[in-house]
Amino acid sequence: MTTHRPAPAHIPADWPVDEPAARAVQDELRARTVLDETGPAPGTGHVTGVDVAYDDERDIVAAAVVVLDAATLDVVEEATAVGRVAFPYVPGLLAFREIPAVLAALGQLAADPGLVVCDGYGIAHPRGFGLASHLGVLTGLPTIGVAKNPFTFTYEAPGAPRGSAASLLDGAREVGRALRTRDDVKPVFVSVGHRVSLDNACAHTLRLTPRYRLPESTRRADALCRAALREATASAPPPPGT
DNA sequence: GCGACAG
DNA sequence: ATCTTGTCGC
Repeated sequence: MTTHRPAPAHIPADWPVDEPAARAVQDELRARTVLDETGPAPGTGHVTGVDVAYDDERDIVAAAVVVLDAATLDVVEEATAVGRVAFPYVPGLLAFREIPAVLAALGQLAADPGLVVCDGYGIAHPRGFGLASHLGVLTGLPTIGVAKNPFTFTYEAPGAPRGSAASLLDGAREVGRALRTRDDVKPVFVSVGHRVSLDNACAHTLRLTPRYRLPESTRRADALCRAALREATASAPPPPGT
């Protein structure tokens, strides 16, 4: 297993600077989302977790990607990237906040990422183009989104046993699934990102949750990006007003 | 117009 | 996301 030094995450010169511009980018890229592929078979190849942590006071963002062996869930490779926050948090525009740092971290990898698991949504999104779909279109990689909250969507409670699922609904349209990954514990919300079917996305999510509610991939990436943020924060100028 | 809203 | 102590449970 190899780890890298944090890579510098640069904000592209043409990155949208306001909300209307960002929405226009989503409306433009949405057409490139591929939804007619099944995606990699669960338990084969690699599965990569992605997560990002912030210090908005110091304007620092840290992203982490962790490549796991899909069969054993052992860590194959890790990478991080640190940079300036690229966009404020706006519901529906999360991708513009996270993607530059995530791309920088992904670019450090020697291993094939395989299936990329994002913390958030794919096509379950106000304009049908959430973080997971956006990252998938930009990289060409198969992606799914596993979120902790239902966002603006509705769902009927899935059965109590792990593995139970219910449709995540945007009105009457199924945009994802509320999937129970642990007995009697709040479900996670799975949606397709790019080049993966919903059934397969749920199957992968279950394989990634043998012990905890959240996928092992995102748990690993979460711990790593927080550690990277702590380091970056430690050797940074104090927040304004201090 | 008001409230809700992935992370 | 982040701010934060103790506490219930396996």
